[in-house]
Amino acid sequence: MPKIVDAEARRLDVVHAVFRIIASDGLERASLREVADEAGLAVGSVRHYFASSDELLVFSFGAVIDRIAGRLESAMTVVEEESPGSPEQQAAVLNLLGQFLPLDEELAVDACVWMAFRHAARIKPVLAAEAERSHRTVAAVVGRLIMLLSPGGADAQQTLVTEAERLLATMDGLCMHALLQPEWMTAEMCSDVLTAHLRSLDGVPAAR
Amino acid sequence: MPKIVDAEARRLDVVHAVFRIIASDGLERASLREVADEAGLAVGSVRHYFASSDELLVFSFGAVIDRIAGRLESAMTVVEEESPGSPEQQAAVLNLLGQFLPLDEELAVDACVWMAFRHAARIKPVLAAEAERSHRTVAAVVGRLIMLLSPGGADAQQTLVTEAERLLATMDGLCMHALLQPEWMTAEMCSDVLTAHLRSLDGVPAAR
DNA sequence: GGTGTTGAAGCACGTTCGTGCTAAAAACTA
DNA sequence: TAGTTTTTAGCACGAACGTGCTTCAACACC
Repeated sequence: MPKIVDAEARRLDVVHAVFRIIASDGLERASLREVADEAGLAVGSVRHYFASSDELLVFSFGAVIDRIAGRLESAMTVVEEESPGSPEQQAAVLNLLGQFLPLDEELAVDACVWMAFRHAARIKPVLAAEAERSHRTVAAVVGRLIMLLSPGGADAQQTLVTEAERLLATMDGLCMHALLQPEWMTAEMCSDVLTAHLRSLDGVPAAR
Repeated sequence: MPKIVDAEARRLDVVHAVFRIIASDGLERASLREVADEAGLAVGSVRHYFASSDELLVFSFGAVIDRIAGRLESAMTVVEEESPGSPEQQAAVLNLLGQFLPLDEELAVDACVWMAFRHAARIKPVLAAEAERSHRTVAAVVGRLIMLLSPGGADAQQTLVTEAERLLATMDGLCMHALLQPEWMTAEMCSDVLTAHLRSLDGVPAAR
């Protein structure tokens, strides 16, 4: 039988090469040749694991979604374990939302890749399904968070949806700015904006 | 003398062709050949007006910034003319913020192009200067708006900056979602999120 | 110790890209 | 009408792209 290679691990190696290229040079530079070089393989080898360029990209998109979703999920369980309204829960919420932002090297790479694929999905139909999944997954977590944080409890459904979308939009905007204008949108500014938004969650639905 | 052609108008024609291509096929398809085809010209003709592909892209980026800045500026003067706190001012503010979003065909094209160039600027150094200008220009308008809407008047400088960045992030996130997930982020949802955010502006700084 | 399956490598083909360069065409002046 | 200069068109070159297909090397099993 053939040389034994952990195919799944090798696929992940290639995917990580894709991540590095997207983060440093953009999605359009993630060609088979560049990816093979970055992974230390030949083009034919990459194509042995991924039938086509599209398959590689779709798989990479899925991988980054899984990474982000995993982080969000584990951070969310921490939030749900803390007692509502406690400072510990506040911290857990801030930590959860921080998972969206490029606060360290690993998060930055994932954020870059995530953004690049989502925008590419507007044009490339092969990526559309994963983009849908990405949106649904993240929106579900944010929705649960909003439900948990809403003081009104059984508040109007409409308000909850709106607030979830509002938080989601703010997070994506923050992520964007942190990636594109890092000199303005520092980690401190991100934190300030997040706490301001969370304060606005406490205030508004009650006042309505 | 030669055939008389309004060079500036012709450059704008080419730029509009760039816009259409970016909106429908993405920035990476905005090659000289595609642009020339879309504009109904030969590649040589496009290169007569723009020395290089880079020059064309930088000029197009600048053009879309100017369009957006112009719309924001004129909408901002309306806001400043209305009496503070009046329903007319509220409507003017909503109108101003709506200029960021792809609410009609023209706005959608500009939003697409704007997003594409800003993300491309992370990678392509030639676009960096215009990206800076874009951010400064828009941040200035949003800053003026926040200053106008803040009930505290001479509130803490820090709060104003934070709130400006928060509104900016929310707008960019809304724009992103409206472009990438139009089925979820409808015009109505945009409006709901915007009004919710504006309510949060009234409430929070006063409560602090 | 052969042997055949499989990982790895690479060639070849057709496209597309940016760009330097050369002419043809067009239109206003002399 | 002849000339001059801008506008338009197009060819040619090197580089990079995805992909079909072939070739080489290695290793587990009979």
